[in-house]
Amino acid sequence: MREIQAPKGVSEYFPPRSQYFEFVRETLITAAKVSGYQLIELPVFEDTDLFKRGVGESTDVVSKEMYTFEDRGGRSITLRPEGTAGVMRSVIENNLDKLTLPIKVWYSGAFFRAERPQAGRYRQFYQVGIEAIGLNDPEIDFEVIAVADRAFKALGLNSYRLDITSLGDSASRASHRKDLLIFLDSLNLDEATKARAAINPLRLFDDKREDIQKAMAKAPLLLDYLSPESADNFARVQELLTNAGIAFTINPRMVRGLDYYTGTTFEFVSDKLGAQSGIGGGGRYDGLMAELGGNDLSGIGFGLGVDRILLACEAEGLFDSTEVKSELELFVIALSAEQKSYVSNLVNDLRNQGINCDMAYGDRALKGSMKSADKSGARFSVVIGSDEIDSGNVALKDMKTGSIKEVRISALSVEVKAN
RNA sequence: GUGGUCGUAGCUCAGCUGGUAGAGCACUCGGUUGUGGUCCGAGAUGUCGCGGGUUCGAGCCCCGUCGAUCACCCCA
Repeated sequence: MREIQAPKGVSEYFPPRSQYFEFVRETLITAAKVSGYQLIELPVFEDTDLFKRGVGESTDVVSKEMYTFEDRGGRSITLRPEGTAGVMRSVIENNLDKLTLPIKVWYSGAFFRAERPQAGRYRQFYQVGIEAIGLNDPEIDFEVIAVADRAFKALGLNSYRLDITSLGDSASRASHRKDLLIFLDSLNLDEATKARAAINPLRLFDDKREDIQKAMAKAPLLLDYLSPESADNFARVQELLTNAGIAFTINPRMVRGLDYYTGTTFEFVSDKLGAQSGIGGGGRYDGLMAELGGNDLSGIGFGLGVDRILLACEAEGLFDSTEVKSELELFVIALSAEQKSYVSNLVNDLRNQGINCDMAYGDRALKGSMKSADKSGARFSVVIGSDEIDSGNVALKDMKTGSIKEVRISALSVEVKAN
């Protein structure tokens, strides 16, 4: 019989590395919370049409990377490939846009794309994202970018950069597109490249081949076609970033893969990763809500890739410490089998009193039990034999210093909490 | 989806021109009666990713397959 293995391309986090995954995710979430974002928890599967209309049928994500299936009621269901569309759907459906604006929410969870796996590119991946909806104001563009940057700095990341650009409003994009298509027509492109250009001509800007790069050097840039308002907005965002000391690079050749982006658009890129180096990105989306049948509100948000950020942190050596991170405060050991049930009861009582504790299981010799105590990462340990039960006194051992303190068993919880 | 590389104990890997497997770390036990992290000793562990083929004989060769990885593509 064949051994069952995990589906292709999924990432799994288990001890001890899971603690770092958790730390990264919680740090990202904290950055959102402290800026006034509130949790929105959504289904991981949605009506397929939500993504077709929201993300855009011409995108690679929708056209060839979605996990789509028919449910038992004959509905077409898709595992969410990104977070923004679902948030919009929920905002519209639950009338959140009728309340005070802007709506500021954060989310965290798994997303799915059927791509060829690679380090940092998984078929089930994790994102933390925020959305600020209902306000088209450079201040909030700045805020969103600053939340991400603060999160990265809180993690201790150094080797990353922020690329920003503006995709302008629809008029800006239309006039640029016209000129760009004329320009591309003048190039001698192969069929595959032509096909890519037909779907989204901007794609050619980040083609990695040298000859294409060279040819595109003379291509008209969207930034030069911005309407006065778009240009003003973009200038203001830059000013705010500069004042806040957030370094950025204007990258007019940046391309985003989802159709809904407009205006301010940004990407965080780690230079410690390989080809999958984008650790987060986002931007403004003007027409998305209206497209999905809601009010015509603008919004801006980002998605941060937890898997990749974890890889980046590891690549920067932020988690090199061999120290065990543990929530445990106390580890209790029964000297012999006779004290097992006593210890079991004691640990249960201590847990009821809010002490994080664990005990030695099985019939190991004291030496083995002490090893377990050591590995558990608990701050204190206690050995209980018949003497301790008779006298009611135990030797509370500090596992770091090795020092021992005589304590009443009844005072264990107080003593542990005090230290 | 396209192309390249790789797949041996829990982990990192070694295995000479084909003769049915080893190291380090980790793990378990012990170093005389009740205290871990150092040191010393002993021990357990693998259908050599899976399936087929060539061969007297394959971890080493061939084909397929699954998976990982690198680049393209795409993006978090």
